[in-house]
Amino acid sequence: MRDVARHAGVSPKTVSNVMNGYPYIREATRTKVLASIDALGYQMNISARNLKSGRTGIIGLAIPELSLPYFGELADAVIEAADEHGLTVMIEQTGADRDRELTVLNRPRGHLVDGLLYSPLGLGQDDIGQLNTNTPMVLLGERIFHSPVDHVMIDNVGGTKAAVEHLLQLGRRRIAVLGVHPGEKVGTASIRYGAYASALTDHGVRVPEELAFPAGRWHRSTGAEATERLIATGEKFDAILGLNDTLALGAVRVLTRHGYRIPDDVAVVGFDNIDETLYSTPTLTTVDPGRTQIARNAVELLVKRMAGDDSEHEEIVAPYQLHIRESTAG
Amino acid sequence: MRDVARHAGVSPKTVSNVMNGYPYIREATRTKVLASIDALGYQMNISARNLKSGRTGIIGLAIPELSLPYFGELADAVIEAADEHGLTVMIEQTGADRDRELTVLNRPRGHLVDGLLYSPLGLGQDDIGQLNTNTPMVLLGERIFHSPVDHVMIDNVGGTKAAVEHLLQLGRRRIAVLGVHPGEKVGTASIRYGAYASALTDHGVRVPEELAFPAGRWHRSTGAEATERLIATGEKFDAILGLNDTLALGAVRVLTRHGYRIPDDVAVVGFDNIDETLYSTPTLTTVDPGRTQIARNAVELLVKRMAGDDSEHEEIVAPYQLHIRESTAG
DNA sequence: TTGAAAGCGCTAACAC
DNA sequence: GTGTTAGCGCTTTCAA
Repeated sequence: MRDVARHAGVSPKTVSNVMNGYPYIREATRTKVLASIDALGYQMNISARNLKSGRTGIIGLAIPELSLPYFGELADAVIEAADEHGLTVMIEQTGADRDRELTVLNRPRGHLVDGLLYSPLGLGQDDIGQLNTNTPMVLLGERIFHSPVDHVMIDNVGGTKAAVEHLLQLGRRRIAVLGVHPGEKVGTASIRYGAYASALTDHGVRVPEELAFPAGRWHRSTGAEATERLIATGEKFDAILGLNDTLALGAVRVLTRHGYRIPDDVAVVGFDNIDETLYSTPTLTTVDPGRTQIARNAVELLVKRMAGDDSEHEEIVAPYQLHIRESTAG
Repeated sequence: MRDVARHAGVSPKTVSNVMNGYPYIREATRTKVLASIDALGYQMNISARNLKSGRTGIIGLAIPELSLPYFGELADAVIEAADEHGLTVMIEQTGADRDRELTVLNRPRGHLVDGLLYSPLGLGQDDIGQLNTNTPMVLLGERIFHSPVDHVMIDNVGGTKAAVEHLLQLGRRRIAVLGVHPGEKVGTASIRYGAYASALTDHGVRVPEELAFPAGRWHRSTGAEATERLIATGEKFDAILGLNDTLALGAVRVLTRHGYRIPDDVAVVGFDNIDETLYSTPTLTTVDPGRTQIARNAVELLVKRMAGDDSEHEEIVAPYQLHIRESTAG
């Protein structure tokens, strides 16, 4: 910067002003400085500015796995939203394991990020104490009650209930569930399972515990395995609720291979509305959690917090939408 | 850091030494300092270190779109590989548009990244001049000949030829191609299309130009549209080569809807071996470009360059593998 | 093995 | 409108 200043015959401060779009500069000066910047190929050193300002313009996004389509699509949406605020996104993968989630959460970031968007899968009420409140943070997706941080939530309960009620309306009563996490009291798995159970109960249908199949990670492969186990039990079932789309798609694959007709023999529903569900065979009925909306809201909320707003924390629930497709509608 | 030093009764330099694992420190001193760090909840300010050292420990990864499964999976692999070297990854989305790719390439990064992994889709020979050589850079995926930077390449030619030869061995002669970029001389689309054409020619089969269908972005949706156009022409065809998996999966969807049997009427092949191809109906025959390998090699190469190695630039071609699945094998 | 002093490149505060 | 001064938190000499 000194070099640029010398080259343009001005002071470093003037160069700084030009770089930062400070308005009160004579046009001639600005032009001269810009020319020098160009001539010398000067690039501002962001670290230096960060050091001075204490802010980096980077926000963190902690998600389980980028290779899961839902999170890939979410990350895409977050990056776009952040971009509109001039922020850069740094992605951290947590691997969907509670211990690793906590590690990531508490990892010293060395003031590298100004704020954190955090999408926990297995964290819950008991872990609230861990939520380090010295960096601004917004929680994505998960509902943890009474926590001291902002949330932008998927409507897990509403969405799951809508999906289950859709199956009930089709006359299905033996609805299997894939992806439960037995013993887990909080987190997406238990919330969606709880909503499933209460939807059944509300409609006077017994909750068939023999039809709940665990899957730690919500991949196609684990959905496929769970479905194999389901079939192996010999239990009757006329529908499958995958707690997310990839589980459901794994199920579709196994059902097809075993000769089940979808939806005639078995109706299948997922959750997330990933792009793939529009092109699978059959196309998959699923709940759209409002990804783009969530990303937008979350970034805006975080920006507000980073700007120093310390009003009461907010909880925003994005509206869900049930998309009925071939896997339930023939 | 001053506070920690005072608290521990040592100098800042000693604290710095402890933080950086400098070996010649008396055990007692180290313990004392660590205790103080803990007591004060001290976090090193990375910006300050960066300013001094001129390095940030961050590498950039520029890819078209995170929501495309291939790039999600690639990014995942790169993050893991970078992690092993203690590096953090910053993802930039280019949107698979040549102009935006150039913009991203030349965007001033303000010394924020120590190096860049760059996965261009539409860039080619003519753009080599643009390759800013002042940050270490490794190109991913694409082959640009005679460029002055390192490459870790997909074996586009070998992989595509293997796929086409597989179709020829099945007796297919009317092989449609989805995803070509007419007029583009370089980039993945033209390389794969070229390999397809030469595989046909090698086997004495005429290249059916009436069966090449463009698709700018390689999504399921564009693959589906291209297939609709293909069917609408009334041309006969007995196989489809999607220039990537998502295109092929879009095609599968449309073929199925139109009552074509796969592979009996039409065999389908993709490229990338994304997870989804193992679970689609039918499962998709595809070329595995060696994603993990590519990520590993690329990060290692970049680390070497960042360490100042300025030997002749390298070109590494990752070995491909053809996975034959239901979409061609019944 | 540890400490003191200087400076990385920038900006905030204030002077001109 | 523009220049001067000081200091952000760390590491790099060099000295003790």
